[in-house]
Amino acid sequence: MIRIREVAKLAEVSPSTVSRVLNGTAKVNEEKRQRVEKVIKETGFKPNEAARTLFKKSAHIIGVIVPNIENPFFNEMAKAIEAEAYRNGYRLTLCNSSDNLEKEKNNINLLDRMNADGIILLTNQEDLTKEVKQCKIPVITLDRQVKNNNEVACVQSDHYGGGRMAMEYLISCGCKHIINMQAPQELSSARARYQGYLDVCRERKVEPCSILCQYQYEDGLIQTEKLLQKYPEVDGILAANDMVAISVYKVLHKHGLKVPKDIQIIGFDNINLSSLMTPEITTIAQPISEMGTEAVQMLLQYLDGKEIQKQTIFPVELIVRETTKNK
Amino acid sequence: MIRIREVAKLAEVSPSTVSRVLNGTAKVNEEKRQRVEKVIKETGFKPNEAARTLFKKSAHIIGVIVPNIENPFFNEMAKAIEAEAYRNGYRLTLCNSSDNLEKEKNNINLLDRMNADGIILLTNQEDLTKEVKQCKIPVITLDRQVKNNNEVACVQSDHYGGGRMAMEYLISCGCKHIINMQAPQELSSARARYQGYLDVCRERKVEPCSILCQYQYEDGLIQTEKLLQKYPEVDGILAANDMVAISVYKVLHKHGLKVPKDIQIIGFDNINLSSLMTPEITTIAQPISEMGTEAVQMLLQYLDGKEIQKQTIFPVELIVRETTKNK
DNA sequence: AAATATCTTGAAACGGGTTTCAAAAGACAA
DNA sequence: TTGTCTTTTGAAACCCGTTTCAAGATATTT
Repeated sequence: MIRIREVAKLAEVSPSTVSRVLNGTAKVNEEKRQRVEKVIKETGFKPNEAARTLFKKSAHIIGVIVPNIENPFFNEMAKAIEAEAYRNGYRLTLCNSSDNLEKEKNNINLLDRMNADGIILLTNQEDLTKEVKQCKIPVITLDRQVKNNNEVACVQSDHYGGGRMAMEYLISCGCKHIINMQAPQELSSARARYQGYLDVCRERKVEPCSILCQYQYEDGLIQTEKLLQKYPEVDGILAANDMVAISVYKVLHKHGLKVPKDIQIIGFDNINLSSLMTPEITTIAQPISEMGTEAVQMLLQYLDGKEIQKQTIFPVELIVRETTKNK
Repeated sequence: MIRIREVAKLAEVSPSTVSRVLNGTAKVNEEKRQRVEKVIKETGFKPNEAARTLFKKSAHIIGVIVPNIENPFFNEMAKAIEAEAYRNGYRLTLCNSSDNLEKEKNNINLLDRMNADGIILLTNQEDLTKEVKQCKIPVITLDRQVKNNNEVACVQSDHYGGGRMAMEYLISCGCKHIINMQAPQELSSARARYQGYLDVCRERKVEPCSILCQYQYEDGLIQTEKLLQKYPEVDGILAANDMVAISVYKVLHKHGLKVPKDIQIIGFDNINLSSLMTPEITTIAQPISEMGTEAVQMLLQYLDGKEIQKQTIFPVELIVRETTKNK
């Protein structure tokens, strides 16, 4: 591999000068600059990032940790994050924690050791305070909060409001027997949403009725079957999210139930797929891209030494489509 | 930040000894080892990866470049790659080229400069021979081939056979007016598939009839509308891939056309979603996970100094589901 | 023309681990 | 006890860009 020394020798200047040409950190005599650029082009010299990172203590990387690469919600987030990072000259290292706590901790540590400039964490359930505190680099959580810790900056949407909105809408659509698919309560988002649901139940004097369901479509298929067995009178389902709503529809269809005539469904997230489905899914929309973009901007501001707001909550919005009786 | 020197001082040994404890590269007196481990634990020392990478000339990273993070096909690939890499103690840096040639070249260069150990490239269309050749690290292409270049190792599936299979199946299902949605012919996969389709047309004396369509669902929606206008007699559609098949169904449904009664559809890829859809998509399955896993194994074998097979082609398989008249 | 200010440049130090190499320590045999 | 062999250990060199600092070159002022 050709090193900066060789380039310097060939261009008859010092390594310092080559470095200055590469980074534009100081003025260089025009003639020398051209010599250097010529040599770089001819030799195909590529500076070693590890050396640069070592000195600068920054790899110019933003680390993103998602619980599951395969989940469209996280993909849409990741896409927005990547775009915003790229716009600002940062690169992305996307890590998959596979909903596995050990892996998640490993990834946090690793990014820290790599001299990443910051971490955007779409976290799993457990308490990561220790790992986050031990990081020399800033961490921002996105969509989900680190348990028991308001110190860590967090970008999320109004899950409580979303939970309310979904329930109120189903009631207003005439549903009498609504079942709530409750996501694992270790997740702050799931807790908030559930609370919204409960509060509406109380206000409207409806008996709460939930069944647990993971955010993955696989579990959606299983839980919907159980739901139908246990509650044959059901006429409205608050799906854990859009992917689950898709599997709910599939199971209902298999059982010969008509949507929205017999049973109405509302999802959560508004992933792109929800409007591509037939029927299109009525859902509570989170501003996915905006949230991803905001997380990056927050991180960059922090790196810039600016003060940042610790908690940012984005509003959600009801999107009425075809799995409910339009009203 | 605490450095290895500080750890050494606190444990009253030399940095070399600490390094040996960390990496297990040589025997260390039991008592000293324990002192070192104690200090590491107490101080939370994390070795600097940049320094390590600089010396070792390996970041212990596999770079993966995908054309679009949001595409489920690539996500399923990425997931398999990540899993296999993780199993072998490698980390992943996932780059998104956004179907943009400049970005793709940047990503290749960047990974090379970062001392990644290898690149798995799910490439865009253009000729990347130059960038790939200028890399000091090995590159393996996955799913798509680098144009005009059989030197670069490549893992892909039997697109030609898949093209044939899909066409033959639709004919056997009784379709008389089949339209082929032809993906951009810059992609080797698309060319091969098209050739398979053409060969069957010739053999069966069917007039070939294609319309162009990108691999994204957005374009699927647009092209299906055009298709219906241009060919109202259509009764069978070879969708560019499963995502497109989903949008084809959506548009047909909107027009009141029944699938498979009026029009039959076959997709390509067998992404997870294709069986989650209602109706479930009949498709030509690529062994997505196996291909991702194979690409990683190939790379690791190469890094191990072993000889590798330059071209690996996986068989495809017809999966009959609900968008065709089962036969 | 001399003196001062400004700009350009290269040598050397630096970042923080890893490895080599030779010395020191320990084990074993004569 | 001395000599030989093996093992453990630390000092120093190394990986390769970046930056500092002071010297050399050039420009400006008096």
